[in-house]
Amino acid sequence: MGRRIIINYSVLSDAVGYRLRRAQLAVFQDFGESFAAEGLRPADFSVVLIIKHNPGLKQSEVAEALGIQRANFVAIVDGLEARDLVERRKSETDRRVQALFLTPLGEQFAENMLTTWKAHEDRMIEKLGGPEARDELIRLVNRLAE
Amino acid sequence: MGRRIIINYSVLSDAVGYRLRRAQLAVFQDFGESFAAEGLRPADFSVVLIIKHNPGLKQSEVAEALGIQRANFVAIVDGLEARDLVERRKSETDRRVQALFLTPLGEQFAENMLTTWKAHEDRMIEKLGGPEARDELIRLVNRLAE
DNA sequence: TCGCTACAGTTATACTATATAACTAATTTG
DNA sequence: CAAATTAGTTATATAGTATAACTGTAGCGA
Repeated sequence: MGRRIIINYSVLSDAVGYRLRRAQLAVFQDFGESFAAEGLRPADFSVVLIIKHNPGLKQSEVAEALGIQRANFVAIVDGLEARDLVERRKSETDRRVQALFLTPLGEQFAENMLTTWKAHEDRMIEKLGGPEARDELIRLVNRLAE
Repeated sequence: MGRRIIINYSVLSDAVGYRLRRAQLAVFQDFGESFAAEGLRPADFSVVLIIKHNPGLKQSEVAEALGIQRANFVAIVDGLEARDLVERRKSETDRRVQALFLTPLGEQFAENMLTTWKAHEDRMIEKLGGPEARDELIRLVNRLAE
């Protein structure tokens, strides 16, 4: 049997990076379980959301807004396009540019996606101790991310 | 030139997972820059720290304490052993077990490591707005990580 | 004691995320 | 117009993480 061990975590106990990382993994874990059926990853979620609220943006603009390298963004859009959620439309005025839009199916998908997400987010808020605690957390982590 | 674009981030603006992720990346970025010379990754840091404060733990115990799978932990210890920072000692009473210790060089390294880490952590605390803000953040993220 | 089971560490492997360089096609600029 | 720049793409490399299977060792019950 495993010994009953008490571990001294030293500065890890309240190291910002370490605790932030563990928390983020827990939140993404819950996110992943929430969207397991849809096979939707956090990046996919954010991309659909940005396109829904900013139709017609260029690929590179969406990528940059989310901090995703444009090279890595290609496969993400490929995946969403293959699922008929997102559409690339070549710009008339600049034929290098791919403007991004949700398809009708994508719009519908986004609605359900947001419902699922809301349930996930509500669990996180409950864990935190309510909306005020959530607001306080967001305020604090935003300072870290500049 | 890139158009001047205002992006609607919708619920991403205060989504716990998204903001937590961005903040964690920023913190790890600073950590990485702090330890670029030593080539020390966050995982290495935490392993050295745990061994320093809990000498003689089994590999699997250190791995579990840090949420690292034992299979992936092997390469981490290999690396630290190759740098003569950590020593595997076969247990006398159970020859399957590798007990972990810092070498004398490892002890010395840990001291310098903690000095570097402290500077990094102080930057994070300053960004947050002081030690109280840090404490509040730790309190909140700990709730998310259970 | 023998044989089964469990365990520690390891190896191999795969998948995801991320980063960089180089390429194509189109556009802009000197 | 030629050169430089830009958008998107492809190829590739690395890091992190996850699982299965293997080796050697220990413990346990018949």
